[in-house]
Amino acid sequence: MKRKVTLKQIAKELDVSIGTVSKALRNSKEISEDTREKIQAFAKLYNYKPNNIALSLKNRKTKTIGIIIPEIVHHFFSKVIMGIEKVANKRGYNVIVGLSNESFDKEVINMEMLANGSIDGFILSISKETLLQQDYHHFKETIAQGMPIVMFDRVVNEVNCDKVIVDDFQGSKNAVKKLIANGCRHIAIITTKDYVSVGRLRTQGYLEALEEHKFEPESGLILKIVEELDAEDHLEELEREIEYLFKDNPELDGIFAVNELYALTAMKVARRLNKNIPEDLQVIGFTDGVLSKHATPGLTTVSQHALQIGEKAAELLIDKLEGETEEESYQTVVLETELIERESTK
Amino acid sequence: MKRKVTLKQIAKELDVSIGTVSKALRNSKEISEDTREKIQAFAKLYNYKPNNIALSLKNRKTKTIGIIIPEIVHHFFSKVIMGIEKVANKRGYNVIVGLSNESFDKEVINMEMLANGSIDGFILSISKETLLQQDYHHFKETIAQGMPIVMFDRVVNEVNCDKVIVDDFQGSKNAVKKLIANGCRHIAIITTKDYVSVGRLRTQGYLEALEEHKFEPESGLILKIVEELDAEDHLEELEREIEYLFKDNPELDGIFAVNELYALTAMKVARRLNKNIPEDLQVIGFTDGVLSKHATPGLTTVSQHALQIGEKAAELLIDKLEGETEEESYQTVVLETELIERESTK
DNA sequence: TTTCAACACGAAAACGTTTGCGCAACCCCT
DNA sequence: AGGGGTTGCGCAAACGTTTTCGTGTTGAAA
Repeated sequence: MKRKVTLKQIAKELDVSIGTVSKALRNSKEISEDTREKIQAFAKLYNYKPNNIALSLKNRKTKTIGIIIPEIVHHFFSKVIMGIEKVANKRGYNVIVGLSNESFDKEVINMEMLANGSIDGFILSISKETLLQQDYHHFKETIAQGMPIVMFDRVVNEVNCDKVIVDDFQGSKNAVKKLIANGCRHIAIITTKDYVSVGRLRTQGYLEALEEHKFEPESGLILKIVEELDAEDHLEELEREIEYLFKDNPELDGIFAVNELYALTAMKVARRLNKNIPEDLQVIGFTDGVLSKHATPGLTTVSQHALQIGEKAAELLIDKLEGETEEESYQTVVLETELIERESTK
Repeated sequence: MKRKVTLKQIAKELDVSIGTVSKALRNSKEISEDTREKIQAFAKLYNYKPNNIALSLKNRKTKTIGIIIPEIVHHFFSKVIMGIEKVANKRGYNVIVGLSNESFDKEVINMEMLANGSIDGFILSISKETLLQQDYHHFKETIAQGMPIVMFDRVVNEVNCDKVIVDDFQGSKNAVKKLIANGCRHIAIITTKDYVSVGRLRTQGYLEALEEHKFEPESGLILKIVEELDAEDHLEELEREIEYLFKDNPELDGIFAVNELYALTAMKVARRLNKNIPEDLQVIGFTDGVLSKHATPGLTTVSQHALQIGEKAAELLIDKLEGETEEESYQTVVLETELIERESTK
């Protein structure tokens, strides 16, 4: 087992100094062509590659981006990672991933673990627990120590940093307007509790669309799901709540759900209640994942362009990392959503 | 903006040597209680945390695991990552992710980038292109340099290392036997080309099950999909091929598909052809992802326990990293699959 | 008063790089 | 032959740690 070769070993073998080897390999013209070629040949033979850790220590930068997300088994988040990885790779960066599992403590611990030299900057989406507790000191301290952060999707006004979001409000509004244009008169929304910023914004979009068309918002048509735990584990409960929604509102003919799962579950319950989609009931979801695409009927949905979110976030971060200027100016990039029409609407 | 504080700064501030500070913080009894307390108080005040990079350089280990996978927007792979991250975190390791995008070159580049000191070991699943070219030199060289590798799911005999796989053969066999037990007499398989090891094994399981029941395998019932590109982008082509399968085999009453997408598409085509599931046609897929769970009808599927795969792989790797013994003994852990029955079978 | 252990701390090496600077050796010109 | 400019290379510092070893001071025992 031949361990990785270092400058020192090459130097000893060729009877020159370490510095000479380094310069020769970096094609410094301080070194004669003779020795340069000799050293380069030797290095190639032994497949020399500089040690990243040593370089990181010397340069005080790791060329690595830290990503902290609430969960990874999730189409949206994994697609964002894919976008980040894509531009990070292109620009010579690696990507290190930490999962918060929607927990405040894990978010803090993960960030502390990475903030001590392992990475140059963060790209993250805030955990639900953090949003609920509204404790953002770990973000602020990280930024204060000179480590840039780019937030995406679940962002928060209290923290001053670059952000990449989609226009949740407008996207939702457009979706609901689409339902209205398609003839729906009794439209419900299935959303989350308000502390999740995106849930709140989407609910506002829904209300605004109704208002614009002089529809009276009814509290009975607004279903806010508590998400104490992973929704996947509480499907029956979700189904029951949606069933009540249908039973309480027999005239219901349109549903806007703030995520795929809610939308799919709504369709499932509707089918059980012998409602035809899209004839009796039209459904629109949010987030264009695999579920929407392969559901039957295909789910009309508001696409968030997760890939672009990741790409943009990575670009913002790397630009900041490599920019000379120390100026503190932060931008919030808002990406437009897109309504992808499938069979769940007319 | 107060940058991170170092030992040197503390030392200067308190007018002691760097070594003293280090020892005091590590509670060495070489240092008097007085100075120890003084230094610890000061360190706490300035929130001193040792620099990971410097530690990595000194200790020659990074406490970081490199993961290379073909894609991340994929229920199976992201769930494996989740499993890896879980035990990695518990044991004090971080996780750095590289994507090969099923490309040989990207796989090589990613590995080279990480192998130069950034990580202590790899957990990976081989890209399709690599499997096709059967060029495994990058794995072998990495191992030869003393960096351990654990492979999962897509593994290969030619490389000597720890492996974690599911019993694809047995899982498939059981699935097909289930179809037979349920009364199917004309069972097709939708699989990949043979160079994908898991595809080949699953096909073998299918054949074995038929043979055990004295069914004559028919080549017309074996549909091998070419996967030059991402299947998601070639859905229509996939649908067409499956449609031919149905048309050519009117008596078809059972389908075993080696992944979720093939199974779902088969169901979709069947529905279009007015076949009822599970009355006229029973379908079983492989990989228990979100699609199977939320499809209509729910897809009976062979679960791979992705989470456990990740956990086991991480345990194997970290055990090897922290084991004193230099012994070269590799194990292949085979996890059992599980048939999850839903509505697509009787 | 001398001797010696215990104590408390500093110096320095090491991990693997890069790079500014110093310094010989050589050549050329006067 | 002496001065000045090039050429080619080595030295050493620096990044932030940890740890071994050395050393000066103290106090007590002889």
